Amino acid sequence: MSEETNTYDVRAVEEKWLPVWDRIDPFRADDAAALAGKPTKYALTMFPYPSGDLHMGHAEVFALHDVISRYWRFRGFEVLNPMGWDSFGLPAENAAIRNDTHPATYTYGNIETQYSSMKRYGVSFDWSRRLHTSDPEYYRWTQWLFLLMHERGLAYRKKSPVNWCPQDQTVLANEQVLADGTCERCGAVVTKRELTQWYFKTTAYAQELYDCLDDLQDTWIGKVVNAQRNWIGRSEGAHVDFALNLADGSTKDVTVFTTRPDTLYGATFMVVAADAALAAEIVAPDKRADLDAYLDEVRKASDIDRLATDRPKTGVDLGITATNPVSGEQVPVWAADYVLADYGTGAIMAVPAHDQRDLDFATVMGLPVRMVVDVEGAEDPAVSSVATTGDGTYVSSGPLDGLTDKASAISQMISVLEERGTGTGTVNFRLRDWLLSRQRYWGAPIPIVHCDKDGEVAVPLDQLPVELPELTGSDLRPQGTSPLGGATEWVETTCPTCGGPARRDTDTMDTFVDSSWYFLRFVSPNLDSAPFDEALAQAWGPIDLYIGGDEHAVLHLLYSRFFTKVLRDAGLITWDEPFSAYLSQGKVINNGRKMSKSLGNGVNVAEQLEEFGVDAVRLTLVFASPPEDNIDWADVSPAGSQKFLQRAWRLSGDVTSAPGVDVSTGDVALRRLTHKTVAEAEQLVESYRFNVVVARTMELVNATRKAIDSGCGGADPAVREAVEAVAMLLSLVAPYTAEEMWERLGHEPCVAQATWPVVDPALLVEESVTAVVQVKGKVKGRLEVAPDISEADLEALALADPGVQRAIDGATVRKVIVRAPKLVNIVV
RNA sequence: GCCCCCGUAUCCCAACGGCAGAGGAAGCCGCCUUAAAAGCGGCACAGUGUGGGUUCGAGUCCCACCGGGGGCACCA
Repeated sequence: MSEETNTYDVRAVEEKWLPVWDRIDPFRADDAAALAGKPTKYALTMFPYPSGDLHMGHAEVFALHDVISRYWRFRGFEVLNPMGWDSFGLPAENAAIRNDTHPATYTYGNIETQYSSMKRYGVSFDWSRRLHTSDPEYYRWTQWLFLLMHERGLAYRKKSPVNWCPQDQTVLANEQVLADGTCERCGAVVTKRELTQWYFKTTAYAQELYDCLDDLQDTWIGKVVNAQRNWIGRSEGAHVDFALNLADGSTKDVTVFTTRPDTLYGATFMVVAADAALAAEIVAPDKRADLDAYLDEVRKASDIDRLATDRPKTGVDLGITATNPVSGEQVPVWAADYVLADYGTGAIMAVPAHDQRDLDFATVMGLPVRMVVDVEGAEDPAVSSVATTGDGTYVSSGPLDGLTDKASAISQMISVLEERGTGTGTVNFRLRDWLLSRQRYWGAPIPIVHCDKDGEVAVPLDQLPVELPELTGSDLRPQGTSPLGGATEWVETTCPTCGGPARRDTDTMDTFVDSSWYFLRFVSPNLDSAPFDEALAQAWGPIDLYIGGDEHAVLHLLYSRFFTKVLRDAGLITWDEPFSAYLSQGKVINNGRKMSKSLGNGVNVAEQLEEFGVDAVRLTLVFASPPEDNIDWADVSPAGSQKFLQRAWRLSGDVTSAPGVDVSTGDVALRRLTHKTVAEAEQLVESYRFNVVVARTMELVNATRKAIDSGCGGADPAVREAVEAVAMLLSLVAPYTAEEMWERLGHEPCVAQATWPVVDPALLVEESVTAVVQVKGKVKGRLEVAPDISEADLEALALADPGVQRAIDGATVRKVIVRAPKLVNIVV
C-alpha cells in the first residue's frame, strides 16, 4: 500500500468539504414539508453565550447533539436543528467598561469567532435560522412577551428585601444565589436590599410545573427531574387559623402553615418571622423595644451566618398569646429568625416535641414541651431533647387519641379543622416568584413607562422595540441604579395614555427571559408580525430532544417550562411542555479536576482540533462515555480516535465492486454483521447510547478489514455494503471522514443525503446459535442448535449431552428450565 | 437532615434476570521496516464496593451499609 493511500490529510479534507456542504446545504429545515404533515423532529442544543471562542463543553454537547440530529434526518424525518446566541449579558458590559467600547463590540465579535469555529466543527445546524437575543428584532418580541405577562397579571412590581450583589451592583434572582450565599456569577457575598423590583408570577404555575414532572420522568434525565422537584418543593399540609389576643384587647386571626396538623394539640407556642410586617404589627407595646433591638441584630447577621443551620436559636417574646383553635389553649407568641417571612404564611405553630427546630427553640427559651405522639421505643422529647417524627400512638390529642397512623391522623385533623372552619388542607411550595429586573445595561429594556397620572403604563405594541440608547464605556459603570437612568433623553418620554411627561422604566430584563422562549423564535426567526408563527410552532414543536449542561438543570429549564405554560394559556401554542426529552451532557474535566485558568489545566479546543482534526475530537468526545458522564480528557485518546478513523477510511479504498452492485450474493457472514450492526445502532442511537454506537462501528470496521485481507476479499459486494454502512454510521460523529469515504466509494456528495440501510430481518437470524447447558447454574456444556429449535428438542439434546450426563452424575433431575434457543438449566 | 444518580480489569467503558468482556486507552510479545512511525497479528489483566434476600439462575431485582457525584435545606 503506497504512502498516498495509507492516510488522508485531515486538514485538506476539512478545507475540501466545507464549501461543498455550503453549496449543497443539506440541513436546511423545510417549513413547507413540516406544514404539509411530513414527520418532523426538533433537535435542540442550548445556544451559547458569546464569551470568547468555544470551549470543550461546547465541543462535547455539539458532538452528542449532532448524532441524533443526523440520525433523524437519515431516518426520513424533516429535522429542525437551529443555532443562535444568548447574546445579552454581563461579561459584554464589563468588557465595554474595561475597553471603553460598546457591549455590542465584544458580543458580535465573539459571535463571529464562535460562528466560524462552529462551521468548521461540522455540526448539522440550519444556519439560515441563526438568531441573537441582543438584536432589536429579537428583543422586540422578548418585550412583547413581557407585556403579555403584564396583561395577564403575571408581571408585577413589589418592594421587598432582595438579593443584591455588591460586586455586579445588581439584584439577583434566588436561583442566582448559590447555597453558600454567594453570587453565582462573580462569587461575591450577596447581601439584602429593600427594593422595588419586577417579578414574574412563576408561583401561579407551581402546581402544574410540579405535576408535569411526572410526565417527564421517563424521558428526562433523572437527576434533572429530581432537581426541579426539589426546587419547586411541594409540601402537603394544612393552614390552621389561630386567634391572636392582642395587647389592646382586640383579636386578630393569623394563619400558620404546617405539614403536621396531627400534632396541633402539642403546639405550645407560636412563632412569627421577626422580619415580617406581622411581627411589628402584633407586638405588645412593652415589648416593642425588644423586637426592634432583635431586628437590628438579625439584620446585622450576614447571609452566611443565616444559612448555618446549626447556629443557636434566637428570638424575642412578643408579649401576647394565641388561641389554639382545637384545644382553646392560650399559647405565647414569639418572633424569631428561624421562621422565614417568605415561606408559607411567615408564621408557624411550634410543636417542640415533634420538630427539632421548635424543640431547640423551646429549650433555649424555657418553653414547655408536650408529647402528643408516643413513639414506641423513643424517650419523651421533653427529656431526651430529641424530637420524634415517626408514627406512634396519639395522646392528649382530643379526637385523635388512640390513633397509631400518621397519615390518617393528619387527614382526620384536617376534617376537624374544616368542619369548624378554622383550617383547611393545603399545599405549599418552596418556589418563589421570579425576580426579573436587573440594574444593568446590556439586556432587553422593560417596556413600561411610569407616569405620575397613569402609573405603570405598557408601551403600545406598535412602539416596540424599546431600543437601548447608545451607551459606552464609563456610562455603563455600575452605580447601584440602572445605567439607563443616565440616558436622560431616552428616559424622558411621553405617557402613551395621557400624552403627558413620563419616564421609561430603566431596568433591563434578566437574560434568562431571553432564553425562555428562543426555541419558539427558531420556527420563524424572521417573522416581524409576531414572536413566532403559530402554525410552524405547531408543526415543529415541542422539542423532541434538548441537550444541555447541568448548570441549567433548574433555572433555564424551569423558566422555559413556565413560559410554555403561559403561552399555552394565552392560546399561542397547544403543548404543555417545551422539551419532550432532555439529556444533559457531563463535564469535560482534566486530570480529575475541573478545567480552570487558576489550575492551569485547561484543554484548548482549537489546539486539539489543530492537532487531531475535527472528526477525531468529536469521536473522542462521543466514544469516551455515556453522554451524561463526565469525561476526563486525561483518560481518553484523540490519537486513538484518529487512528481508528484512518483505519475506517482505508476500507473505502479497498472496495473494488461498483456502486449499486447487487449485494444479495455477497458473503453472508459479513452481511449478517452489517445488518446486525445497523439494527443495533438504531436502537442505541434512539436510547442515546452513542458511545456504544461507536464501539459497534469499530467492530464492523474490524470485521470488514479481516474480510478484505483474509476472507471474501475487497471485490465481494458484501464488503461494499459493509463499508457504506460504516460511512453512514461514522457520518453521525465524523462527517469529514465519512464524506471522504463516501466519495471514494464512488458516490456523489453528500453522505448526509445517502439512503440509510434497510435492515433485512432474515439476515438478523443466525444460522445456528450456541445454547448453553447449565447444571445447577454452572455451565457444563454447549450445543450448536438451530435458532428455531423447540424447547422440547433442546431439552432432549441437553440431557443427552455426555458432559451434562457426567455433571448430573446419576442424580435425580428435579427441574429443567429451557430458554430456547440460548439456554438450558438442569436442577438436580 | 431529606431526595436523586453511580460503584465491572491499570484506566475509560460494554453486557433483554441466562457463558462477566463488546469497543477503546495504556502495557507486553511477534510480523513488516536499513531504522522508526504507521500497519498487521497475538498475550496478559476483574468475578462486578460490602453484607443479606428473592430466583433454577443476580453485575442486573429488593433491603441495609460503605464510597463517590448531584439537588434541596432553620422551607415548618
